[in-house]
Amino acid sequence: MPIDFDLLQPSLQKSRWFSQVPLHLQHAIVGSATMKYLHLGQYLHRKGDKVDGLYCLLSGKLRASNLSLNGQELILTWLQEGNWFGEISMFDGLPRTHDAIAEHDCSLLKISNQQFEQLLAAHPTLYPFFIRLLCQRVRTSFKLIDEMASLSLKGQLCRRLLLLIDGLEFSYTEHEQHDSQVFKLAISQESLALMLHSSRQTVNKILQELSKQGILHIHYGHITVFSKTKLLSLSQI
Amino acid sequence: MPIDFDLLQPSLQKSRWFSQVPLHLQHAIVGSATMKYLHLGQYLHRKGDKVDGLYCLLSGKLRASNLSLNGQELILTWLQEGNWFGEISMFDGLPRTHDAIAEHDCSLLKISNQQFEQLLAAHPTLYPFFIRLLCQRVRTSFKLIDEMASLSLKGQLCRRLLLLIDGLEFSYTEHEQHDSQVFKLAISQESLALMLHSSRQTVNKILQELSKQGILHIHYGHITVFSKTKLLSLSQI
DNA sequence: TAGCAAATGTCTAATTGGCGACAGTTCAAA
DNA sequence: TTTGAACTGTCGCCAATTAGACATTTGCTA
Repeated sequence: MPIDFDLLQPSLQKSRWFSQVPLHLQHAIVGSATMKYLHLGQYLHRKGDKVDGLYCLLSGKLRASNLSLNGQELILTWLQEGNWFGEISMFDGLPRTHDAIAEHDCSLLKISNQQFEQLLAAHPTLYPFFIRLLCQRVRTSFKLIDEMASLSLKGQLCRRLLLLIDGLEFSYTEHEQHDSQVFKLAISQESLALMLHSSRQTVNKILQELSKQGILHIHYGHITVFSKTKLLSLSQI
Repeated sequence: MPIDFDLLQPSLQKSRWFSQVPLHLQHAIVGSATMKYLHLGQYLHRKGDKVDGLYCLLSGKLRASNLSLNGQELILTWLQEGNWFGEISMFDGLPRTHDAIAEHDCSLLKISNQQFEQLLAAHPTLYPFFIRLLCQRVRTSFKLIDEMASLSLKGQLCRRLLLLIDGLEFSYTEHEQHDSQVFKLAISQESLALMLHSSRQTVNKILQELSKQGILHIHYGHITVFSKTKLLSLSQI
C-alpha cells in the first residue's frame, strides 16, 4: 500500500508551504508517510499528549482547540485540506499544545517520529523549509496577539472571517481583490464565539449589522460572505 | 577588538536556550558576532524594518512593542540580559515583527546576515538549536493567546508579573518553589497596563487588592513581589 | 410528515472595564 | 530647597459585554 504521490497532488499543493518545497524533497516527505483516517468526533490527539507524528490533512476538517480552566473550549483555528501541523512537538519533543478533533471524517498523511528523524538525516536540506514553517507559525501568532489586543470585537470578527476564507496555512494574504466571488463558511455562531472568546449573543448582534450592510448573509449553520474587501476595511477597527 | 567570550559568560549563560548549545558551537556563535551599543530611547529596529541581524542583549533592557492602528503602544514583552532575538526575520527574510526600543543604555552582540549564513553553513549542527529557539517562541505565543482569552484581567496581571520575574527567554517555568525570595520589578503601572491592553486605573485597583493580600508591595516606579506561589495560584482565575 | 435537536433571534439585568478628572506622592535636577 | 515631571490613588459615569431566559426557525431522520 504505497502512497500515490500524484493522486495527492491537489490536496498537497493547497499548502503554500509545501508547494515551495523542491519536488524531490516533496517526494521524500510523502515517501516517509503513512495514511491515517479519523471519524467525525474522533481526537487525533489531545493537549499534553506525547508527540507521535507530523501530519498533513488531506481531506476533512480538524478543529484545534483547548479547554480553559473553567472547562470552556477555546478554538484556536481549523485545520483544512493541505495543512501541515504538529511540527512543534516533533522538534522539541514536548507535549502537544492543543487538542485536535475531527469535525468531519478525515484522511491524513502521518510521518512518525522515527520516520521524521530518518527523513531529516537523509535530507538535511529540509531544515530550512521546516524552519520556514515555524516562522510562519510565529508570525501568525504574533499577528493574532496584536489583533486580539488592539481590535474591537467587531474588528476581530471580521478578521477571523477573512482568516476562515483564506483558510489554509494559518496564513492570510492581503492581496487586494474584487468581490466577484462568494464564500461559504460552514460555521455556527456559537463556534465563532468560542473562537473570539466572546458570547454567541454578541456575535449574533455583530453579524446582523454586517448582514444589514450587505457584506454577508446569515444562514442556518453557515455564513456566505459577499465582500472580502469590506471585511478587510472593517478588520481595522 | 575581538570579543572576549569568557567575559560575557555571565550574561550569555542567563539564556536557557544558549546554555544548552554545546560549548564549541557557543564559541562559533559568539565568534561571528560584533558588539553594538544603544543609548536609552534609541530604536534597535522598528516593525517593518528589513532584517539586519540576530542579536543577544548583554546588558540593559529593550522593550518589544508595536503601535496599534489608533496609535497606542502595545508592549509584547521586555528583552532582558541574555535574551536572543531577531531570529525570525533572519530565517524567513521578512520584515521585523516589532519595534525594539532601549529602555536603558544597552550593549548587544550582533550577528549580521552574512555572518549568520556563514555560521550556519560552517556549522549545520546549529539548525536543531535554532529550531528549538523558534519552538519556544511558538509555545510561548500559544500560551499567551490562550491566557489572553481565558483569564480574567486579574489572572492575566498575575501571569504577567510571573513572566516578568522569570524574565528571560520568553519562557516561564512552572517549578514549584518556596517564597523565600523577594523580586523587584522595575515597571510602572502605566506600562503594565499597556502590556495587558488595559487601563492604568484598573491595573492600580488590582495591584491594591494584591497588596492587601500581602502578595506584593507597590512602590514609586516598581513593585516588589513576595509570593510567587500565590501569584501562580491567582493566575488561574 | 412529525418530531427533535441544533441553531438563531431577542429581550433583560448585572458586571466589567475604560476613561476623564483631580488630588496626592515621589524623585531628581536646578 | 524648590520646582516640575512622572507616578500613584481614587471617584464616578458610561459603554460594551456577559449570561440567563425563552421564542422561533431550520433541517435531518425515523
